[in-house]
This record gives sequence, structure tokens and C-alpha cells, in this order.
Amino acid sequence: MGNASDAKIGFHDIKQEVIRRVHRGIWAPGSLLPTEIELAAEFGCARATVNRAMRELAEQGLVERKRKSGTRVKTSPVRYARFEIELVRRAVEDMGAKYRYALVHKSIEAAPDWVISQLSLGPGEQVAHIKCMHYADNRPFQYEERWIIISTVPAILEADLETQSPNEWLLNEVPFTDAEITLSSVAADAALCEFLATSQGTPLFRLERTTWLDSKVVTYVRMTFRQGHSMTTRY
Amino acid sequence: MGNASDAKIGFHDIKQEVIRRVHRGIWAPGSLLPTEIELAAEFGCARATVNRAMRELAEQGLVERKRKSGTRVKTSPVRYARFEIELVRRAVEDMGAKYRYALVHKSIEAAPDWVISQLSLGPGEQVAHIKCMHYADNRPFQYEERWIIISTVPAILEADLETQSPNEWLLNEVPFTDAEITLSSVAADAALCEFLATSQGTPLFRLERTTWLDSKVVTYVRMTFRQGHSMTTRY
DNA sequence: ATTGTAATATTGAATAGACATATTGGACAG
DNA sequence: CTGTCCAATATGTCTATTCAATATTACAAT
Repeated sequence: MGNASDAKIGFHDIKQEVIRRVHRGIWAPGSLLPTEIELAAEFGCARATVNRAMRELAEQGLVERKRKSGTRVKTSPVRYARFEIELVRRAVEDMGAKYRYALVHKSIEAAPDWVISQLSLGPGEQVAHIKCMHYADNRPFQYEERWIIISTVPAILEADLETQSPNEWLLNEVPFTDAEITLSSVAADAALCEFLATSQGTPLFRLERTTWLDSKVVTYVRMTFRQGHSMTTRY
Repeated sequence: MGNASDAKIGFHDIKQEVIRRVHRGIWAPGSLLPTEIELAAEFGCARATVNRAMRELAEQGLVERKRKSGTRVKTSPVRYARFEIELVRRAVEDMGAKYRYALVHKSIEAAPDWVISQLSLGPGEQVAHIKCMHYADNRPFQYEERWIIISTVPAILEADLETQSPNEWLLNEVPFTDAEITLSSVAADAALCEFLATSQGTPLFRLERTTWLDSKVVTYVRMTFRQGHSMTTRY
């Protein structure tokens, strides 16, 4: 077993120690850290162990690594916050409320100019334009407006969106490789007032997402939440 | 060198293949995956390689792993979006604008009731209450209102916040172990109108953050951005 | 001076083997 | 049937070694 004084040190310990040293200014922002080999010697472990620790610290944004150059402390340490993007159904059910979905509008049309420009589509590209509502305990929770690119997802033409939300349908039917999410704050316009039962100008939280399948746009969606909605994360 | 047909497969390839199989339903949600040893045999690589692939997929939220039980596809695949939380100075400078900071107010006082309750402080806890502005090219960019717990950070009493923003001061002086971030949408009130040069009721994007050092609250801050601000991430 | 090239240092990744740790499920006693 | 204990097993981690990728540096050729 080995006695208490020489407990083996793992990549966790190394991470902690490196973080401590950076915090204490022993390794200043911008400075070059010892090489993996030197650190392995210092900590009395294999280089792979140091490598894993440093790799995770780089992932976390504390340090930057480059082959041959070495590892250095980032000058302005970036913090990341990871938010869970739930399915609306889940978000509602997690609150302990009853979820209900309703399709408001579905049409096949040529993409409007602003959509074409925002998504870099070809002119005259056909899209499915969908509007729908998500309710929590029969009170409006989220208004969703979505454009699905037909040439990427032809199956949407036969999809039944009366009972299943487009998000759930897409999740089951269409894989995607990339996504971009934007969070913002918008004022309720006439349509939003009606659907979200609020008054003109009310500040609302909006999440927009575009998804791609290998450089072809799959869909662009705007989800606007009821008044007072927020997103929280801990780390 | 080996010929082209037997290129070595790496953990990246394994990740991709697992993702593909889950998407295609070959491995259904909730189902148990083969063990690392079996997968290593299938892919013709070492178990450590499979391990890394699966570890990252678990990190990503696609699968769940438990010792002895094995690895299974998550029933409701959670998507995470990771947002970069920059220092305001950086955010402004990254836009190519000139950053300017101004302290608006600093006082030492007993924490107001709502702060005590929100942060679970003891009654009569002393806090530094700070208000300040961040400008981009001399136009308002962000209004910051902050409460710093003196018993956790006594050094704040001597901090010079005329030239350095509290955020930067804290970053250099005080480590923290946990943080909670909340994003929301708020209407501009009288104070916000004045500082952010906007009109009453304008929807604004707000980021709130509480940080702890080992279960002791360090600070709570509310950062409200100018009209039109948004946060974007790609994954 | 500039450009090309080769040597070299450092991280990135894979392998095979070993031990550690948590958890399940069964054997067994009560 | 119930609770306890133990063995089997899958993941978690570490080691030592090898090779690959890549950025830097030095130096030579133009």
C-alpha cells in the first residue's frame, strides 16, 4: 500500500497546484511554465500525468499551449460559463409544470431576404416557416419562430408538427455538426404581446440558434421566453 | 510508415463514430454501450484511446459512465453551450474600441436586506457597495453595480478603485472557488437610463454573478449592458 | 538581407500493462 | 425474506515508452 507520506499524486493534484501557483503570482500571467518533463520530475510522476493536467487547464482557459513553444499562463485569463440548453419540454417539466405544445403556423415559402443574408443562402431558397408556442401549466412559456432549409431537410415536408414540436422532430431526424447560439434581450412587439400574453415593450429573453450539417444550414430558430425568464449556471 | 489503408485511428475517430451511431439510432438512448475493452478490440486500438474518447463524450453530455455499470447513452441528450465570459476591458478592446472606466460610487455599508437574503449572509454584514461604468469609445457600454463582502475580502477597504475596475482588482487579489452566473433581460429604470444613455423601458441584457471562496461569499455583481448587446457562441 | 533547410525542443497522442476504486449481484447467514 | 460480506467487473488513473506534429532556431545558400 505504501505509507501515508508518499501518497501518489495524480493529475488532479497537479492541476490544483498549478492553479495555486498562478493565483499566487508565482507563475505570472504571460510567463512560460516549466516543460512537462521538468514538471514530471518535480512532482515525481510520469509526463503523461502532467500532460493530462495541463491539457485540462488549457481547456479551461488558464494556460495556452503550443508545441515547441511550451505552456504559458494566459495574459487575460478567460472564464467560460457552460449553460445547459434544454429541450423546452424538459425545461418546463423540470419546473414541475405541465407541458403543452401548439403549432401556430406552417408554410412553405421562399426565404425572406434577411434570412437569406443572415444564413448565406442561395437566392430563392425554399424554407419551411414555422411558428409555435410552448406552454407551462397552460400559461405561455416560449414563442418559437423557425426556418428550416428544405434542400437540407426535405423530410420536413412530410413531418407532422401538430403533435410534436419542430425541435423534437429535428433532434430525432436530423443530425447536425455545428451550431451557433446568440442570447439577447428584446422588447415585446405586437405578435409577442399576443402570444406571450404580455404588454408592448416588455423586455424578453431571446435565444437564437443556427445549426449546420457539414456547412449546409439546417435551421435557424428564434425562441423568445415569457417575461422574467433567465438562464443560470454554476461552476 | 504503413500504407494508406491502415492509418491508425485515434480518439477523435472513435468519438465521431460513436456520435454517428448514437445519431443513427444504432445505439439507442438509454442503451448500454460495449465495454472499453470490447470497443478497443473493435477499433483495433488501446483501451486508453477508447477511454479518452468516451471520457470526452461524457464530458460533452452524450453518454453517462459509471464504474462497473458501464457506459450508456443519455436518455435526454443534453446540449451545452459554452460562453466566454470576458473581462469588460477585453470585450471592449476586442471590438476595436477604446476602453474607459469610471467609478461612480463607493461606500461601506450594512448589506441591504435583499442582498443578505439572496447571498445568505449574516444580519448586519458589512459590504462595499460599488457602482461603476465601462465605456467603449466614450459611449456607455456597461453599468456595473457590485457588493463585496468585507469579512471575506477585507483588503477591499484599501483598494484603489478610481483607476482600476473592481473586477480587475478582485481578479488579481482574490481567488474564488465557485461562481454562479445568471443571464436575464431587464427594462431600463431611471438609473440605467441615465448611465446607459437610453430611454425608460428599453430592454437590456443583464449578467449577474455571485462568487464564493470555499462557501464564503466574495462578491455579487450585476452587469447591465447597453441596448443591443448580445452573447454568442459556436460549438 | 532574405530565403530555404535542417536540427531540435516541446507538446500531442497512442500503446501495453498495472493497480485503484466504485458498484453490482450473488452467496450465505440469520 | 433480509441484511452482510465478498468476488467479479467496468471504469479511472498512472507508468514508461514510442512516434508524430509543429514551431523555433541556427545556419547555409542565394
